[in-house]
Amino acid sequence: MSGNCQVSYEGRASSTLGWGERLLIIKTDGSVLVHRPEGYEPVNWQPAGCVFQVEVEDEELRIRAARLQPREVLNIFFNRVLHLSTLTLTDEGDFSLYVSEQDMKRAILLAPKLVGEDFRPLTSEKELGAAGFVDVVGEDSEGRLVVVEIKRNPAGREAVRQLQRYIKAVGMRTERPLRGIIAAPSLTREAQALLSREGLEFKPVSLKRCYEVLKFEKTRKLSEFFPE
Amino acid sequence: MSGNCQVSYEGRASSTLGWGERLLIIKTDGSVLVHRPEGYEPVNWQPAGCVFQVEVEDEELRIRAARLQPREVLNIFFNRVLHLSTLTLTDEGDFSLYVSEQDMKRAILLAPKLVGEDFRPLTSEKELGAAGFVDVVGEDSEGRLVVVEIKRNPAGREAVRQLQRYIKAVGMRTERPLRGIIAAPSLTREAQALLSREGLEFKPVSLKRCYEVLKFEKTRKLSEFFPE
DNA sequence: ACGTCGATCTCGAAC
DNA sequence: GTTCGAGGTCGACGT
Repeated sequence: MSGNCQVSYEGRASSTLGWGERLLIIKTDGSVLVHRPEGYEPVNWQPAGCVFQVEVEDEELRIRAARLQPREVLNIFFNRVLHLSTLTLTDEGDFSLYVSEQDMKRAILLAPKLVGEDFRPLTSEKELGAAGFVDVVGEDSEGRLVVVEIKRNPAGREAVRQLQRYIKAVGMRTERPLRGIIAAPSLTREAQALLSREGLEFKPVSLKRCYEVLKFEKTRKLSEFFPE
Repeated sequence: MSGNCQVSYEGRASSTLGWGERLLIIKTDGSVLVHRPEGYEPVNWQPAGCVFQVEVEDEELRIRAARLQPREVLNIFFNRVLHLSTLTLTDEGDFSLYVSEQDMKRAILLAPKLVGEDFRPLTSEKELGAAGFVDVVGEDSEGRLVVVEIKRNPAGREAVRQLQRYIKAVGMRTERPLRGIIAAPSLTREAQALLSREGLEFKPVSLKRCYEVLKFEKTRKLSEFFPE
């Protein structure tokens, strides 16, 4: 539905939007999107689960979309409707995204040599309480603990700081010598500087490589289900 | 535009989406949204600035939206079109969001007593280089430096850790006694524990209060322009 | 329910 | 140009 409208929001914050022509989308799950003629993001919205109220008053169409938890209300007033259509869409298509950060971790656990020839993973995820969650902890051939921070995108300073914190937190709990490795497709210049200053390491891990490892694992799994 | 389609994306990641009925939105700035019948977020999209290519092949309509920097491509194949409409929307309406974190800072600078009766702001923003940016630094009636970390939402542990870092960084540069205050609508349980353990403080600052301060300031400003 | 973290995050500002 | 932090972030997962 599109037309000339005015929007106000009250909830986690408050906002107002003056008169103008926009596209309004209301989905069957009770989510709402108000799109201006430009930009990827909706100017106003409401997540799924809204309760609606529609009424006409003073030659204006008012649509109210309210949500509890958190309590927030979106009000849309139309004084002219350019276009209206309702569709019932049936969509059973599968969506799949390849090589997320999660996938990288799985790939590294499946093929630890992605991180280093002598790397042996010990635990993965949620090991530390206070400082956060380490992606992977392992050890090398010299018995040193290896803390691995995985990034899907070129790792920046923030990744190094994260690794620092993890190293520090792990250091509190062990006497073993420590190594910190960032596993990512690449490293930004600044992160490189920080990294070497801190005595940490970088191991380039390409998405393609991960994809191949996972694909291989998938076919292996399948072949277990359908043995020759 | 809506219809039965199939989508594939290749770029920062890769994804495929099987056949199904969706809503496709193409905006004048070259942004693309593919919406499934449910959910707030588009299942596939492309930010503004795409180059398009449309062609019909084997009874299918193919829309290609490509973007450089980063290099990524979205391909949409329609085998049935349910609905198509093009609109030229003119939208000059002003959008304003009240009480952002920025607004909270402005409100606190305008009404320092929001942080404490004896709080006097000295500087705001970008004071520290290494550890980041402190929201506000001030002093109290006893001459202690007060570092204020502002959060718009209930402050969690991360806010406390941030404040810790700032305190530490400020401590390196001065001999004056220090106080650290988190100014936010509320504080999570865990953050509370961390906070008291670290000897830091919490000052509840409601969005509504900030809103009122800013509104007051606005009317004051206006009255200066239009004096009696 | 709350807290934490990733995201094809997007977006804007600062450097 | 890149980097960095905020977002009514959203959504997922774990507690």
